[in-house]
Amino acid sequence: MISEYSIGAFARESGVKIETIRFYEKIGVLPPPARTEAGYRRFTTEHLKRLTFIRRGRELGFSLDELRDLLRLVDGHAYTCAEVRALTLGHVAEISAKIADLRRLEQVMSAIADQCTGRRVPECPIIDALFEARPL
Amino acid sequence: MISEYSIGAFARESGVKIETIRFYEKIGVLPPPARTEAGYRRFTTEHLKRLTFIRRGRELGFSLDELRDLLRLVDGHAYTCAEVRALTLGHVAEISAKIADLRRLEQVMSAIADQCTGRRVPECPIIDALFEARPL
DNA sequence: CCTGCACCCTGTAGTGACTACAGACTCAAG
DNA sequence: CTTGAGTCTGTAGTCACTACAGGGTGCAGG
Repeated sequence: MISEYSIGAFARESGVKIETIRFYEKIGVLPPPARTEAGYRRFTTEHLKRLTFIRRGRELGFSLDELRDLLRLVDGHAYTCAEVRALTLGHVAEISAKIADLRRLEQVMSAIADQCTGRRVPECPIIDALFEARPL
Repeated sequence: MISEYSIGAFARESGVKIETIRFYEKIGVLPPPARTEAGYRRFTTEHLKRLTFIRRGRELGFSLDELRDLLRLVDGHAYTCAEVRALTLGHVAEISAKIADLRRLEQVMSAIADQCTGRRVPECPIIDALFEARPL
């Protein structure tokens, strides 16, 4: 049970790159760790817990700003589950909207590509479609 | 039938913002237009055609780099439809992958939010989920 | 002729979430 | 004592814009 990590060990342990860890510290989502005499960072298991929170949150599509908000709530023990739930559901809505957009896009692109004959210029329907002014 | 536009008129006609038009010129996807004595840009219908191409391409999710490639092909009349089709199908694949990712995300988020009771700390399943180290 | 206003110009900096250096320092092993 | 791996700071790059700041221009009304 190691309880202190150099930044390299911390990176290996957490699966987050060294530069990203320093970046998180710089923007204030990860608290600055203690330093050795030479100025090397010393991370603790507390930092690991917090970084895990951030990494998971990022994987789930939360922005660093949103994670900062969540962490502020957690740090202050001042959140209600309902509060967090609202933030999360707002997210789900965004994700659903993005999916809908991409589905539309996928259909248009596929439809255009399907018209392709493989012949030479100027019968390429993709190029033609791009030159058309009408909206999607 | 107007054939020359100031940047403002061009923006209105194309639906692309003035700053974006200047940006497109700067990065070389839109050729630099002629200038008046005072240095004002004078766009032509050729520019409009090209900007339409770019706008449509962006709407379809092509990056500006990809559009630069497509335009190079179009400018040189050197493309085959198959070439363009390959680029397009590569795109469709990317879009499909993104959709799959988001769908997985949507499910995980919804599942987590559904466990919510609305009670206070420390029973919030969302916060708990974020502190868990296991992958999605 | 003057004033005001809309329009235009360039250049720079900001966004989000990192990533990639450059140049210097430290530490441990051989 | 040297070598190599690890670490430090700070800056700049990515993508596709967007938003200024600080100036110049063009035209109409008074």
